[in-house]
Amino acid sequence: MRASNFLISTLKETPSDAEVISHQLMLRAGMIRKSASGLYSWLPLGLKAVRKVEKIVREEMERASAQEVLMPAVQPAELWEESGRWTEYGPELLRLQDRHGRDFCLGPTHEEVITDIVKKELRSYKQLPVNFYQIQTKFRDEIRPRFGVMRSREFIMKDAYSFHINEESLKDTYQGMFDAYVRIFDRLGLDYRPVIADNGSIGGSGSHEFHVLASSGEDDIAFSDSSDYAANVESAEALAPVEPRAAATQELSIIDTPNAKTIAALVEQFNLPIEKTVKTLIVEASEESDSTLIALMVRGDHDLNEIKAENLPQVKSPLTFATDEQLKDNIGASAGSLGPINLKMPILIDRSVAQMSDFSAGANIDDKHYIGINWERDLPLAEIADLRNVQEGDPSPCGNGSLIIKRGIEVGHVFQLGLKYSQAMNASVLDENGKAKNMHMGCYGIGITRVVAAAIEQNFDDNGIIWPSSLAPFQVALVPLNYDKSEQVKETTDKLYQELLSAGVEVFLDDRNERPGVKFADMELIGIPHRLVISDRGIKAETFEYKGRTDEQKQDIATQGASEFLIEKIKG
RNA sequence: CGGGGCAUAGCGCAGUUUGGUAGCGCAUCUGGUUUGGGACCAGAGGGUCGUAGGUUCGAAUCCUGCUGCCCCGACCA
Repeated sequence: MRASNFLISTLKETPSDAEVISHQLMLRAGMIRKSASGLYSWLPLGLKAVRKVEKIVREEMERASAQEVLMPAVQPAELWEESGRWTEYGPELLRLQDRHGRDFCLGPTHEEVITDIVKKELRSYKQLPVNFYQIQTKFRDEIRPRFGVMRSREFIMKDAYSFHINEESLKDTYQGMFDAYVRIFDRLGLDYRPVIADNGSIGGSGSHEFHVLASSGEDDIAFSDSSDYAANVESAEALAPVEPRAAATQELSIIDTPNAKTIAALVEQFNLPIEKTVKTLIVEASEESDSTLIALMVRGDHDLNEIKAENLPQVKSPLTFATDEQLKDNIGASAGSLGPINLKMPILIDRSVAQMSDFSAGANIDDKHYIGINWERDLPLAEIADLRNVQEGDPSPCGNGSLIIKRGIEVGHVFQLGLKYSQAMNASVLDENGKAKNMHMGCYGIGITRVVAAAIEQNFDDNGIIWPSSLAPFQVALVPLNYDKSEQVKETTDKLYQELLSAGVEVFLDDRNERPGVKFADMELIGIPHRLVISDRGIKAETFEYKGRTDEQKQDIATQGASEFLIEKIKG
């Protein structure tokens, strides 16, 4: 490709609304342009990177025996009503009507459509297992799009759905897809980790996320410092402290705490160790509970894990905190003075709370707290559950070492869905006994456009993007100096360009009539891995100047055999 | 959804406090000089100052409504 036929639309200055480095560089390099909040156009350069990701993903999907399909982006409401998600999904689902007033949505995901197809097309267990994938535009009306294409509303995703006669077959394909994902992210050259993820209300053991490690990531990942255990903090188990509960040493007493509405204030004003305080959070109970509200208690220095909480059968999902009116009506005290003593509702306590002694908590009377509370002496021990987020330094749930927390960008997710959709939509095949059986399902996603951003987030320097070879829009930049004045530079460059093209090298010829500095800066910003400078001076000495994008030093190479040299470099 | 901020040329910004008819840098176009790290000189084009209304002799500037964008929060007991 010649620069004269290709849109190079680089910016010297960083647009002020771009916050993370990948967004800034994608704008500056002319990869993307914004149309509206969370909606981006991909310019030629950016699209090339997208296509690179897609190609690798396609190859590995085919290798894993998945078949490519293409489903509509606009989906009928009936399918979503059938699965129950028309009402469940919430405002992220962009709904629209056609001219007849019929309801549709822009697909945020395609379980409904694929399940509908499969239930209509497949009859027999002999046709299973099957695995279909597509690479397609999704739309999610995100509450807050940000970070450019990292969290946009419209994005390109590879999604795959597998169907099975039993759980064993599902697990088999799940492992196959897991392995395919490992291959994909290896080939993309990213620093990533598969991590154990929340499987929501579906249960089972089957869900992993693939995270690219980057400080700008929106997820916290917990790693063991001495094994390969890694889990999303949302789903990392918080173990009970090893030390048994200490014996009570203090009397239970009630104190006035008029200005202590928060744990921090309580700790500060009364000089209490924060590990001796508990937070009491009142949430709505599930329908199977006798009570309308339920109390959740975690240690003062711990954070409630909402996912763990709402996965508990006693707790309403989605997690809904009690309003101030509900607190007043049911307890008679407001948030800031709540605690377990004399609380007329079910209580769930975190494992670490169960181990506490001589602790303090609100008295359920405004502006009063109890101190010196002890389980079994002052009140019966409440029901124990894992309710909190793990913290750095906690023992690893795998039993080896302690946890380190790092940030990650979720670029892939593999998930054993089980029977959720096949039951709701009655997708079945006949088994070997001629009986209808709902199919087990798995789903597997990769955020294609997010991968592009994540790759940049992990590979850049002061001069711009440093593409991993697998994603680079071009492998080689030819930078001739004085291309339109010097006949010998032009001839030499054109000849080399043709040679590389015939060898199948993705080569970019910067034939613009720009000064050298401009070309160098642009090629570096765009992140082309290999650069060759062709100049009169070099030709006279029978050399070209080569520099790899991350090389410290330039080097002169012989004009003879320059293409071979470059091809070797590209191979790495 | 709650809180905060912003909206002036393609991009980055000044001008708004104190009302007087719009400016700077980059980019673009023309001519010339330059050509190994984001050149220089001369000239040119480009703005209903987000939008609708109000106040005023006069509004980018003051007031009101609306829209868009950005940030923070949505963990509070």
